Amino acid sequence: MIKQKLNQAGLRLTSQRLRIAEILFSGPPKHFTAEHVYEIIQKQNLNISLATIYNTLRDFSKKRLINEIIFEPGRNWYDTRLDDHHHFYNKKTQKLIDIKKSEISLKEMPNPPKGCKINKYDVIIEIE
Amino acid sequence: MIKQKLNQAGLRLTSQRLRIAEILFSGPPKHFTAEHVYEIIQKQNLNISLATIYNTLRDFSKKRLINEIIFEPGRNWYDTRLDDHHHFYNKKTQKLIDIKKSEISLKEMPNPPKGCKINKYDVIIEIE
DNA sequence: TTCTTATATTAGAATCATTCTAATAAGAGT
DNA sequence: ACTCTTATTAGAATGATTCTAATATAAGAA
Repeated sequence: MIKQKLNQAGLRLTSQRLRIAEILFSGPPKHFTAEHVYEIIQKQNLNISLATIYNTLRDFSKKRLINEIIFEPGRNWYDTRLDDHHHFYNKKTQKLIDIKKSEISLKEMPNPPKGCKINKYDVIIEIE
Repeated sequence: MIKQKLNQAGLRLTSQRLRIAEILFSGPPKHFTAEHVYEIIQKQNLNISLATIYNTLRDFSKKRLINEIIFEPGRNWYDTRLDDHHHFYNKKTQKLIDIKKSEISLKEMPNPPKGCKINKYDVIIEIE
């Protein structure tokens, strides 16, 4: 349940966050930017400022409710899928396509440099 | 030889490009942004405009003399290493560390979607 | 060499996604 | 309800990059 999700993450239940979470977490996994969410909000005749969308996505990402993916310069993408998987990136259409973890045999993680721990990893395969 | 490299890529031999190529291709492999190159140019009391640095790096990248790496939102990084390898990315220090291809067992490439071909792929492991 | 033409360089303006500011509003525990 | 902390907001600021359009230069042809 969405309210629980936000509570567990230590995020206050505001109407804006609930509406945004509703959009993100209902339906299938999604790849999106702040602008995408903003457009959906607009079409629904809801009034949430762009700044709040940016803040909310950043907060959700920090709290690991969504995952940040960087594959395009100058634009922040997010993914509602949190499990281990990878992406094809079509530069022309600017679309991402999920790749199941099982389709890439990345068996071992190399040892990180001393004193460092691994946060996450991304495999981006650029196609055209 | 640098002049040959540019010629083969179909790039005119201008003094700016030669100076930039000199900086990039002399010495060990490097990770850098346009601003980094600009600073080096400044310290050498050379006068090359920032726009030209940006243009040149873009051109070099298109012609595959250097490789574009995207791992940080809002900033374009390049790599003089062209061979197959991967990167640790330390978000705090903003430094990249090379990972030899042999250290990651990414044996098989998944099949790209119909009608698409694989351009390149990047494995970025975020550490802290 | 000199001419010609396509391509490169440049300063400064423009762009665009994102973050910041600081004023107002609202959540949630008391 | 009261209080305190946190969230929202409009609009300005930021910062990397690209664009503009004027000037300069490379390199092949004559």
